[in-house]
Amino acid sequence: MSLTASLLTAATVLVDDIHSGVVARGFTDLRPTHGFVFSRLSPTGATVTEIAEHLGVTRQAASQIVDELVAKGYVERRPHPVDARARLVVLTTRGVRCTRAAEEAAVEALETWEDILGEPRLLAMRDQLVRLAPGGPLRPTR
Amino acid sequence: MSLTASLLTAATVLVDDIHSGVVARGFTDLRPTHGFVFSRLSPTGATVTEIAEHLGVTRQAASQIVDELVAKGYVERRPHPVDARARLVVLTTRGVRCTRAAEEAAVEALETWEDILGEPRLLAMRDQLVRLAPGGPLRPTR
DNA sequence: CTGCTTACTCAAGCTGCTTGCCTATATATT
DNA sequence: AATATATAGGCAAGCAGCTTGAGTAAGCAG
Repeated sequence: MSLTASLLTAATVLVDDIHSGVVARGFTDLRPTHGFVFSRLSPTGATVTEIAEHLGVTRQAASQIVDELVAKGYVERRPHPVDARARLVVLTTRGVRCTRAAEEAAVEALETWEDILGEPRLLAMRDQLVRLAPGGPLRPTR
Repeated sequence: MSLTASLLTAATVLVDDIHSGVVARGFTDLRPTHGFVFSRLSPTGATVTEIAEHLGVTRQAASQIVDELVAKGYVERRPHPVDARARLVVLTTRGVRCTRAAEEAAVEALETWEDILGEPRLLAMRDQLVRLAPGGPLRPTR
């Protein structure tokens, strides 16, 4: 069993588990991608360009995703305080609630792993992964 | 920096690096997905249904991917030796060569990580990931 | 040999992204 | 100040890679 396969599978399982937890908490109209948007938005908001870079997609795609989240009531667009070209995307109350639910779901998902490995090894693994892959999802700046 | 983000980023980086290595070795008409097909095909071949399960997609999608690989000369369909309904997908010479290139690329990609973590820690991490995520890519059977 | 299941494929449709183009604002150059 | 260039964003069209739906051929259980 190769490292590559395990790594990819582990990442997929974790993302899916967290997503399931979010859905189970009542946010059924979201995809995992939306969670990565939320994490970039907390706590001060971000521009569409920043979201695009964070996700590793074009600005147009990020704009579409934001459209979708606006329509569903999770975020809203505000004029940017210092740059009139840009618009600041911020979480609504609903968006904040969903973010909290996602954090709970993440803790819950990781409990399973902690049971298997034990906390020290899990933390060590996290530290090693951080060293290997600095920068957040999805596309590292290289 | 969260475990989830690092894990996903690390997996993405590794897959991308291996893919780049494969492309650099002259196989420019392939996507990462094709690599996962090859790994399932080695060494004895597999049916479309088995490939579909391995990739976590429908049989129709797997069939399309196989079509593509046949057109590009990496695999071929043979009658299944024991089940006349099924067809065995096997690597061509070109497919075998590409698989070797992918293995080289994987080793090369992991060397970077070994330089960062050291071999013992990298091996330990692999073992822990295997414990967390048994079963190959992409969709674990749950 | 009848009924059900499994392996596979063809066709159509959809989702989430891309590329191409455009406007508005900011920033650098002269 | 005037002009040129770069940046933030959005509209529209296109497309890749998947899905669902429907159908054929072969195995299998009674």
